[in-house]
Amino acid sequence: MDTMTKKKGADALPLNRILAGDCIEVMNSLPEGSVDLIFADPPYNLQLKGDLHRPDNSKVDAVDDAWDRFASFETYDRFTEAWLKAARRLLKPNGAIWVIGSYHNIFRVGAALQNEGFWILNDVVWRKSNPMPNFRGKRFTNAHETMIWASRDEGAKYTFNYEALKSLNEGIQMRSDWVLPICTGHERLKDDKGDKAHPTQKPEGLLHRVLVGSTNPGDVVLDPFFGTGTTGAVAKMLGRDFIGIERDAGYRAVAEKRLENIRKYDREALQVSTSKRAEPRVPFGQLIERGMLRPGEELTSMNKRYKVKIRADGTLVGNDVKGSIHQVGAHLEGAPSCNGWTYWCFKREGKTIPIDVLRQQIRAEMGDRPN
Amino acid sequence: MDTMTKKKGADALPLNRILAGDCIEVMNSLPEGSVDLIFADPPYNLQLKGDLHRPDNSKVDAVDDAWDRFASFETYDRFTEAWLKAARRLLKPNGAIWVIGSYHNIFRVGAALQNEGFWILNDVVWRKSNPMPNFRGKRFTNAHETMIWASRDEGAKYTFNYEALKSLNEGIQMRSDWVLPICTGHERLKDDKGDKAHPTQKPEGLLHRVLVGSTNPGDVVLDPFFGTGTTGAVAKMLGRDFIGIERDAGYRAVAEKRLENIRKYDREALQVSTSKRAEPRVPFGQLIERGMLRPGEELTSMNKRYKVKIRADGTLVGNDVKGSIHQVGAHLEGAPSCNGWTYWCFKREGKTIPIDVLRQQIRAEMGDRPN
DNA sequence: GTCGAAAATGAATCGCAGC
DNA sequence: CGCTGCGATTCATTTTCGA
Repeated sequence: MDTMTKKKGADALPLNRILAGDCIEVMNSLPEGSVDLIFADPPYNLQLKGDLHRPDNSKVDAVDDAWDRFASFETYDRFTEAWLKAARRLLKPNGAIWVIGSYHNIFRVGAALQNEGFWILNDVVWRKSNPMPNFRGKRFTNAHETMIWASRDEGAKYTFNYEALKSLNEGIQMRSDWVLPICTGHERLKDDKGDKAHPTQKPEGLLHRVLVGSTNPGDVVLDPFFGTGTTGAVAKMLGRDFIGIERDAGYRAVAEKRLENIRKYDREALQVSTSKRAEPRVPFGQLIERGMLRPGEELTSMNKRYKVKIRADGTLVGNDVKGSIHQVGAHLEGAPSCNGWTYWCFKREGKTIPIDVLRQQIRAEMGDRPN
Repeated sequence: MDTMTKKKGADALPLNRILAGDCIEVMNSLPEGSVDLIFADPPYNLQLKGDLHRPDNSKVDAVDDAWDRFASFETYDRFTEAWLKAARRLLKPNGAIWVIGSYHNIFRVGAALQNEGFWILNDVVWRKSNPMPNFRGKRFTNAHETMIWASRDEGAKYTFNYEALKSLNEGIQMRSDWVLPICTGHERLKDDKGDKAHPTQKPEGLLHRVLVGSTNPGDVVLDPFFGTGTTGAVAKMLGRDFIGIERDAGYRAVAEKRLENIRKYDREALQVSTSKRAEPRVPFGQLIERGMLRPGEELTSMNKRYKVKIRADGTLVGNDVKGSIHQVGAHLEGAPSCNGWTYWCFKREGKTIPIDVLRQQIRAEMGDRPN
């Protein structure tokens, strides 16, 4: 994966590079609808009264506290709206975004996401296994951060690698609370003086789960607050293209150096478990055409309550019903729907076997078993 | 603790009673600055569309009550602002509030809290030990809800019983993520027909921790969305006074009956909440996310007969098999099952080490167990 | 009555290709 | 765009049912 662009000329998309500058300006200079996923770790410098520009030069006193508070939130909300608008413009129609934050800013970010038209899919809690304790004993140990996962629009066909995430979790579907350690040890980048290079460097494990779960190899991942480049590093390892935006030259330098040393995992390692949905559709009629089942042969329901006969056109008949394997199953069970493949069984040498076994045989013969 | 009032005459504060009516109107009729703590479980504005069926075709009993439906985000925001204003007026200067919600509403509620002048102290995550799964495999299991804890003002001397919470947590500082089961079994209130009396009854364990941590005996606790009265029940057990507001006569009736049977400080009932702790499950995928093992790296079987490769989703591949560490081990050995943790080894500096060593490292780091 | 199997259930924004 | 119909999808617990 080298530095490159997708498309040439004015609409060129700079890939696997760190772009310098203010993220809103840079995002607005990139072609719209070109990014699959955005991961954003925005700053949350709320309540920094010195940063605020008051419209008049009025004196700050106790009476103005409410105004200051309001002005501070107001400023932050305008900033949030601006970068979210720019981010949304860059997303493909089926693109999605992740934003991470703490209670200082995440509620404002979440509300802004909804106001801008994003559709929240989950909020995910990063539960830190080794958080900093609360030394003063005046509050709960701040042991988590919150991430919001949202699609560009309601109804978008967002990417969700359900089976891969289930595999990562040893066969149980992934929950909205993730237990992962904070970034320490050799993973934590240091500057020349041996101090941490960035105050809020995110662990690669967090990005690994985000990118395995919500992107595919070859996707374009944008991080508008790139920092020291965790998003880029994990994207590179996983064979995704990245675009980083960072205005601080010091962070950019650290990130550049970091990315040089990252190697992509080999092709086989990047293969992940896929869902049945991705496998080719096999019409039931093919089992008859191929002679695996014969017209006139009997099928039995999984619960052994019903028997039906196969007709030459691949429909079933019996119990005063006719129709597809799914329609007849649903009707007999009084259910709104039914997966006929797992509902109906045939007999061979005294054994009762689900017809789905035959479908799997055909798919195996087709060769492109994705799993 | 009997039904009574604090102060006499016009400013009387009705204690340990359920007040009927709209919570905003009722709150505005009560004397200002008279309440120590507010616990609020407002409507979530779930915005559900069609029906949802489980894989076994049974229908999920969704929250489709009229009280949870709002015309728009704007309508919901106006409602939130109004009840928060009324709530804040009732609080004593050093009072505090808890609000619980999900991603549908919590970001709007959190932003509104900040806008109204509340000062957020923590967001606390209720991690459900037995949440409803995601039936369609399209998102993460919605396994948590979020609570926001805020003082009336910045700088308020709010109540926080640090040591009591530490004791509740077996001597370890209480974190911002709480693992508790959802409300089921005997605790779940039923109506005459045996159906759940309220669709969103909260577990007493949750309120127990909230009230032990942020109130003292004799404090006045207000719940403006009283429902079937979990807040009142736990307040009564713990020797706090409560004020409930509920507009639905059916819920009020259930709550009245429930509260009659509650006795203050039932030692036995409190001990039920201390549950046994199992060793936390560590999915194999975490070793990859944490960088302890790399996708593409080779594992060798304990008997050195087989070698396999690790994939990015934590599955193994090799010898024409794919699957979890347990599945692949069992298949290669022709055994019905296999403990992959002790079967597979990795190499470091020439040494062959069982992967279980890495799992033990993670468990040691977790220290404060997640369950 | 007892034990094991089967059913029930919980704050849920829960398809999608092909015509 | 909307409609039709295939067919993919669940975890922890409690409660009920049946032998």
